[in-house]
Amino acid sequence: MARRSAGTTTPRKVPKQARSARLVDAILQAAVRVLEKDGAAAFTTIRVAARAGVSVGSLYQYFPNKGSILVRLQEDEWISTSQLVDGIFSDTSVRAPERLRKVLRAFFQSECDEAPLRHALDIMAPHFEPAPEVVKRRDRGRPLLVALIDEAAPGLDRRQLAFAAELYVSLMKSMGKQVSETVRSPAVVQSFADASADMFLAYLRDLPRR
Amino acid sequence: MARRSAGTTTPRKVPKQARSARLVDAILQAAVRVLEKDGAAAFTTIRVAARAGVSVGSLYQYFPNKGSILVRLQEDEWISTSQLVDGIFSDTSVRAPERLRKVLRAFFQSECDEAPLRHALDIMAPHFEPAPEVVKRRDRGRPLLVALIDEAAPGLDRRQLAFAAELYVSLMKSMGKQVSETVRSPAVVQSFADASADMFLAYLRDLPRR
DNA sequence: ACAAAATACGAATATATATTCGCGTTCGCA
DNA sequence: TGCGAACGCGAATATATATTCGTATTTTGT
Repeated sequence: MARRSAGTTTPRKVPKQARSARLVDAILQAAVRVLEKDGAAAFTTIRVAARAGVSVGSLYQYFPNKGSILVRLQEDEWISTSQLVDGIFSDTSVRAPERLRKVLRAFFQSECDEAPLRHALDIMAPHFEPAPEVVKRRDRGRPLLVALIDEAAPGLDRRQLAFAAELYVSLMKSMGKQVSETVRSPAVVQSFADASADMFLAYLRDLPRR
Repeated sequence: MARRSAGTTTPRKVPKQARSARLVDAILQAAVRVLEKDGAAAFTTIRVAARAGVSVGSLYQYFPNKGSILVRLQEDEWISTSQLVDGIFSDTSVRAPERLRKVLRAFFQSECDEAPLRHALDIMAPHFEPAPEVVKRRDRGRPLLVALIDEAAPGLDRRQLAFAAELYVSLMKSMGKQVSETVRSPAVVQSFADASADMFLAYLRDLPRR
């Protein structure tokens, strides 16, 4: 398991020349390829270095340990995902219920598109901890989501809105993962996204108002 | 990773005397305790044997490899869970929609009650493969679920019923896991179970009939 | 009570893999 | 052109842990 020098995530050395910057890039790309094609079990520092065409020693010049590579990959995933979601949520030219639906569609689709990488990252999750900054980012969009739900289902009180937002996030994350695990055609993925949206919107509609 | 003698799940030797039967039992119980209290990373054969008060050698007398211990534990989990679910589904004294709701409540609750063990098993999942017999069992209850949905929401065609059943199972599994991962109070767990039931039932209600 | 079978033991073995370190090479710059 | 810093290398090291195997102990049937 090798938790010896774990904890640190910051590189022990920052690339200053062009070649080392390229090297870091090559390592990250190789790491993705290894996870996608060989799976989590084959994710060893030597293998990643070999795929990148560099030596292990060079890898350790810029990554303090194996986990820090995974942290970088997960950060990138989360950032691109939250940009995707925020982009749709912020598109005011679309009515609120449709935005909630579109996010589920896009999210499920993106989960499935990158299923091998994300699944491998999930398996490796116990071997590293996400950067605290990224965890914070996840809550950034919460007010926007609450406003969206309020617009889609007017008349709910604060408590109901908060719970509905939590429910939506849980539904998105959990069903997204579930769908991406069982390999499916894009059409089926869309069916599940639409069904999830239908369920959630119907739930909002039936919520009691006073 | 040590995949050498992997594959086999059946014990290399069957306990014939009382003491060895007790030993096997002690190992299984110790395995659960290790997973619950020390987590997946600490699940080593030596540690399990020590917790059971026996030696590694004895462990390997009845388990061909580490994974086979996990297989046994997961089998037990799945069996008890499917008994729980089938029990509620088969209770004809309760109306169909309520049965669908009760299963979600019971399932979420049981997921949370045994969260440490199940979570640890999930983490270890890449290190073993479930027994094929148990995988089959999971589809055993499907006709019952379809009949239940048909009763709860009359007038759906075969295609809609099949999809709704798949949706229900996905919702149960994925939301159950999601809820059990974020530690919560029993009250919040029930809220999510009820919300999930509300969503699903509202979805059934709004489904188009011809 | 005695032999054979079953069981228990745990130090030794085999292996995998994360990480280090000393040395040779290349780059940036005066 | 030359020098110091940055870079790159990969064999060697450290460690963890799954699994085996020869031996000691206990049980069972007679």
